[in-house]
Amino acid sequence: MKIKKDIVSCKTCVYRTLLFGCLNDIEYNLVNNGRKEIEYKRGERIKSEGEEIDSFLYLRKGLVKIFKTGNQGKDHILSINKPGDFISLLHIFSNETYTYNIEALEKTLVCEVELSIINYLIESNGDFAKTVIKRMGRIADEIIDNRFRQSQKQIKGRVASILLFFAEQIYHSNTFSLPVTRREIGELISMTTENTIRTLSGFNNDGIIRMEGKKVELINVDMLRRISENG
Amino acid sequence: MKIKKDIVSCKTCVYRTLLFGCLNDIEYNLVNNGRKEIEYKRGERIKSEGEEIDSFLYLRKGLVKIFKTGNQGKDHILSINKPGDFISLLHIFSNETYTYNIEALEKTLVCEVELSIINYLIESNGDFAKTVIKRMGRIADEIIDNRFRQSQKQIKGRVASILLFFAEQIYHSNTFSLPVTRREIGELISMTTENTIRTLSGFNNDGIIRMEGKKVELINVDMLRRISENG
DNA sequence: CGCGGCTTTGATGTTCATCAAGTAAAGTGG
DNA sequence: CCACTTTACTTGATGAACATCAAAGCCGCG
Repeated sequence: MKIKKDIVSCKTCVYRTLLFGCLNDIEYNLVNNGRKEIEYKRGERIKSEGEEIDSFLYLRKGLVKIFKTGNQGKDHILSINKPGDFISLLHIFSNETYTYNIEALEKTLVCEVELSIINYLIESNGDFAKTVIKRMGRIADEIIDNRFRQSQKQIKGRVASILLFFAEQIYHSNTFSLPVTRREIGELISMTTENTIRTLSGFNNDGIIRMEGKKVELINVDMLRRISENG
Repeated sequence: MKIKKDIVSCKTCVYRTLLFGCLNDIEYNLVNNGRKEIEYKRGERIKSEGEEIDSFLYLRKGLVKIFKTGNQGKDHILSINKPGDFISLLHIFSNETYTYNIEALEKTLVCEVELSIINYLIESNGDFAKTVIKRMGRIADEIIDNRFRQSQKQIKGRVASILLFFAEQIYHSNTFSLPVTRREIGELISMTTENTIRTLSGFNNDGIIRMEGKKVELINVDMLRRISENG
């Protein structure tokens, strides 16, 4: 990791409106002065379970996975997050320490704002408080909904939905390079690596996707969508 | 359902401190005047998916289940809630309509506060906003953590953990009467009714619990805890 | 260049869903 | 209150979905 200097002002940040749109100039400066930009390489750990929560994080560039380590050492990925996401929002106000891990899946730029400043803004700016509450609710809803939908599918549906997730939510293209290993896809859908690979190979053989190493091209998106929705 | 008259003041409510502890007299009166107490019988629907969200709910007495209906008409229970719980807190600020159902498992008293009042308080009282955010975070954490832990267990561990949940969280006793059907236990642990029953019968035959109809007595709590944690 | 992690395929076994069938309990309408 | 219907509960048999174990090729990296 590398702490950046000469960082740009929050005022010109593209993600400003997502959360900080309702701040006045004085409040902006508070945030601006109380923040750091930190760069992480692929594979670097950003936060770990048990680590103290003393800042509010959001993703400026890159891609991260949020995951928990289970009993037998197996990881479960809760979500994959992209620029603009608030990767700590869920429980920084209710917990003293992180209950999950965050790791960079590629070169990633994280913006870290001191928690005390965010807390001050919530207390003093009602609009800001409401914005935070809304976003928190949406994040929680998404995780719960996702896991609910996934739990109703079997492996083909889960793999299909992950492929669509990368194409539609992350890369906005039917051709992309997987940012995760096969094992991580398994951790994302709660299946073993072997069966995840078997399913991907199946899609490949059936001509639904074309796959070589990390490179993936979705050929029959309609079919993928049907598989994702019906089982 | 039955709307109650002659309701007591919020000021004397045992659950006051959970959320409304930081309000002044004027704010109290706002909440007090903008609320209704509604009584539901066992099996009555309190809120349904798609219904408009226009109030903030919390449970005064009784027991409810929060659940979603899946593709093949199968319900999945997200949580069972007890008095003092805020049964709408997760997404009333981020959604226009409910995305889940709430149903009474026994005679239940729900306190309904107009959403506009809660919104006003968040904007005008920073302490209140922080309290709401903290509780929201904790509720989301709990649901996510629970589902994570359950997903790592197989059926015996899941059934054991539900029995411990009722004993420890709801009834504070090793002897209790199940407030749910066998099917609902299945919906709570994402297993079929048949296998849920088989597992309960197994515990009964092994002398870990004593069970007759809805009556349950936990005999070997240590064993249940081990089963819940290790499998 | 050799080691460890990733990927792949095959064979086998376990866990759980599904189907079936019957009993018990709980509502429902005359 | 009783006949009737529905829902809950239970056990057994079978099969499907997935985990696990094993083995081998591949690739990147120190």
